[in-house]
Amino acid sequence: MPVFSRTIFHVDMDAFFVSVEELFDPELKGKAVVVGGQRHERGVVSAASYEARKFGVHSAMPLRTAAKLCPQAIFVDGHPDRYRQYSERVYGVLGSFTPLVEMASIDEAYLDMTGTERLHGPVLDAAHRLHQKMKAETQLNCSIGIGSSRLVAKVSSAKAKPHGVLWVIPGCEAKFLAPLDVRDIPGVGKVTEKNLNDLGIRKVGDFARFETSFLEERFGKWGLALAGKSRGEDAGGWFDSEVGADVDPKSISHEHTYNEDTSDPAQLESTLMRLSEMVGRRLREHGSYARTIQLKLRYKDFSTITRAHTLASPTQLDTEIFEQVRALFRNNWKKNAEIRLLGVHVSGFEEMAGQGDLLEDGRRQKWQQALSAADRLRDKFGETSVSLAGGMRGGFRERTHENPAGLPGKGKS
DNA sequence: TCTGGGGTCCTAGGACCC
DNA sequence: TCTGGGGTCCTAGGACCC
Repeated sequence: MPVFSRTIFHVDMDAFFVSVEELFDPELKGKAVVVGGQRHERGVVSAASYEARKFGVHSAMPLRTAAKLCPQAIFVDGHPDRYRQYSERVYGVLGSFTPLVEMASIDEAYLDMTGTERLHGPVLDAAHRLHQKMKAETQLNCSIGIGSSRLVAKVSSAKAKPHGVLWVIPGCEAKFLAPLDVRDIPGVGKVTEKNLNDLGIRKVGDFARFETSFLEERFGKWGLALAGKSRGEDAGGWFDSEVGADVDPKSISHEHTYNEDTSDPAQLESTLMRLSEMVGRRLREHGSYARTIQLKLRYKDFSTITRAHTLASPTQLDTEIFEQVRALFRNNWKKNAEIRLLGVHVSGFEEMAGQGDLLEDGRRQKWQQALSAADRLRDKFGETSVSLAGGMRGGFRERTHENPAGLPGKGKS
C-alpha cells in the first residue's frame, strides 16, 4: 500500500463523434452509424455507434469493410470543428470540478482529484455528480475511471463503458489488472501483444512470473515500463507526469490521401503547396518556428518513405516549407510511380533567433505580416478565399525569392 | 480487411567532436 | 594503420494512441 496515493479520474466520452453527430441530426439516434466518410470512399472508420459495433464495426477499420459488415449503417462525414467545439464544452465542465485538468485527446481527460474530499465529498459521489453534470451541460455521456495512477484510471474507464463509473480502491490495483488481457494495457498493440504471447504472457497477471531484469533485457526501456504498468504504476514517460502541466505540440503535420493514385507532377506539387500552407498557418497560430521539414510519400503499393531536412534557422513561412519539401520530393520520388499519399511534417521547434542578415530579416517579416493577414481573411471568408497556390493549381509556375510579390492578396478577397 | 489524419515516443546507425 | 568511448545531432522507420 503506498504511503501517499493520488486520486486520478480518467474521463472518456462515449462514442464521442457519433454522439455529437446525433445532436446535429437526432434521426441518427439508436441506429447503426459510422463516422469518417462514405461507404465507398478510401478511408477508415473514425467512430462507430454501439449499434454498428454489434456487427463488428470498429474504429480504424476501412470504410468499405464496415459497409460489408453492416450494409444498413448510415455513413456520415466527420466534422472536426463540431468535435472541437464540444471538446471545449467538456473541458469547461471538467474545469468546474478541479483546475488540474489535462485533455489527453479531443474526447478524454485526466483529472487530479487528490485531496478534494473536503470539497467534493467521497470520490464516488464526486464522480457521479461529474457524470450527471456532463450529461446536463453537454448532452453527452461519458465514462469515468478512478485509480491511484493514470494507468489504472484509464484502464478502469475503459471497463466502465458505456456510461459507467468504476473506482479501483487503492491497494487493489494488481488484483484489478491481473485477469485483463495484456492488450488492455495502453501502449500494448498488436506487435507487443504477439511478442508477449510468445513468452506465454497473455494476461496482465502473467507478468508476475518474470523478473523485471529479464523483461528489460528482452524489451529494453519498454520492458521496464511494462513491468511497472502490470502492477498499476505510471512507470516512466508521459504517464509519470503531473496532471495539468499542459504541453506545447512537438510537431505539426498535414497529409492527404488521393481518392485515386496519381503520378501527375502538377497535381502532386500543388498538393505539397497546399499542405505547406496548412502547416505554415498552424505554425503561425502557435507562434512556433520549425527547423526540421519532412516529406512523407506513400506509393500505390502502400510502401512509405519519409525524407527530412533540417534548416540552419527555423521558419514559419509557407514558401520556405514548400521549397524544402519540393526539393525533397523531386530528389526522392521514383519518377512516374503512382502516389497514394503525400504529407508535410515539421518539428524541431525553436524560438526565432536573431539573424545576422537584416535585409533577409526585413523581407521575412513582411512575408509574415502578409501571411497573417491572409490567415485572418481565411477565418472570415473561408478556406478557399485566399491561396498562395493560386498560380500552382493550373500548371505550376516557378516562384523565386526575388519575386515574392503578388502572392498574398490575390484571390477573390 | 485494401488500409485516414493527427499526434507521441523509441530505436538504431552514421557523422562529428572531444 | 587493426584502432576507445561517450555525447550530441540528424535521419529513417516503426509501434502505438484517438
